Amino acid sequence: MAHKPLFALIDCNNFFVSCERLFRPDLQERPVVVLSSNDGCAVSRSNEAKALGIPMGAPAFKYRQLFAQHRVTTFSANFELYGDISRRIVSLLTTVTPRIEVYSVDESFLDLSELPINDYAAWGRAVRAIILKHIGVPVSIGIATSKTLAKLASEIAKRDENHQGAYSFIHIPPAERDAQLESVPVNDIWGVGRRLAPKLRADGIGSALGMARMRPQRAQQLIGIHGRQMVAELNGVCCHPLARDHDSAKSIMRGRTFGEDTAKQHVLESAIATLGAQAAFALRRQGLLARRIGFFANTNRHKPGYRSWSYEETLLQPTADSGDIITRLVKKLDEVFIPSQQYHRLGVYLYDLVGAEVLQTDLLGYIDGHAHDKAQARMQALDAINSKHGKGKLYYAAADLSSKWQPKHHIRSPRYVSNWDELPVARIA
DNA sequence: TCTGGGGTCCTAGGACCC
DNA sequence: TCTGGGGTCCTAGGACCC
Repeated sequence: MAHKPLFALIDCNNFFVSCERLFRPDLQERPVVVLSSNDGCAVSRSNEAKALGIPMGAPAFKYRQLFAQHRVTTFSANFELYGDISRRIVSLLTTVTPRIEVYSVDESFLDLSELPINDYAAWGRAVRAIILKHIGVPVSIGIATSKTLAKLASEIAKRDENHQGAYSFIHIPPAERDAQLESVPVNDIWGVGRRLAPKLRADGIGSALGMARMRPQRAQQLIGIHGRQMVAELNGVCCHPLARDHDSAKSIMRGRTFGEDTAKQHVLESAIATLGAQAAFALRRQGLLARRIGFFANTNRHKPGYRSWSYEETLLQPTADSGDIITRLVKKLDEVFIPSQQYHRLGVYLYDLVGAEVLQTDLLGYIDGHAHDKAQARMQALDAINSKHGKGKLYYAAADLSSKWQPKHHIRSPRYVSNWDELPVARIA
């Protein structure tokens, strides 16, 4: 018999900051901010930093004075560390139930429909305590019959300390449920962003309750099919089942904002070579080939005269060969490069990914099997050397590593758990 | 001076084919 | 000279997510 859908969302609080605090217990209850690459803007803030009025995405240069004034500790993002902590949490959750969807680095959905639980909020608090004890990261847990409501429940759990980190919409009196939904602004609903929120408000919809009571036809008119689904989900009707067995990636992108803007073609070439090699490596690691490749470049979007360009091409023969990808994109850059622009950011895209094992010799003979085998052997050798001697030891000559386009990380914390040279050291006196 | 990076999905127009 | 519709692919861009 099929069980009625039931989800728990496990959402890590201020995840990057919480990871940094694991190794810096002195920073508990202190304002802490993690900055994006180039130390550009705030991507994670402790509650104390939020209380100082530092918004998500706050540009660091505008807040330097505030940081100094309130002795805010800042870190450059350390994604290797966060990825490692994330995997540990997932591994712990898997012992709770194998029916888990890893939604992002700091969020997972669990399918509770087949677990024998009576008091869901109490169950949530218990799971929260286990994660806190074994990993040390505080989480918020929301439980409901749809993912959208589970997300809202976790927000409610986070917002109101009385819930002790877990809130459930199951067996809740309608009046309480409505009051909770009424308290959530429409822009905090999963799927409502900066464009849809004003549209909904103009239609008189200001809260999650307003949206839950919307006519589905009207929601569809305003937002499309997603609108209709959002209304259903807010009423507890599941439209998005647990996604298990993660589908393989549909696209891979590697992009970088330059350390400083540039008008030089060779700098863009070098960025394409480095990012192309990184993207192709990720492709091979996942056992995939790309049928379309491309790149984009843009000027600084915060400066007047902002422009962006993107180019892509479809290949006759799917590839995972770094050299092949880099050569094609650098050639394309040569055709389309516009001098006298101040380039700020560039990225390499790989799309239309197919499993490497499905590559078959094309009937028309486009695919040269021998050449493919040779390219594959070359890439295996490249990856083997880089995995043995360290990332980026062997690279394409076009990737000029000395150049100043490399991003800056002034204040990254040590890679405590992902680099032998940066392990934490305990001294016994 | 200094404002992130990595994804997914959808739309829409034009080319091209039948 | 005037006249079509449906389907798919390609390309570009937008909206949203964390």
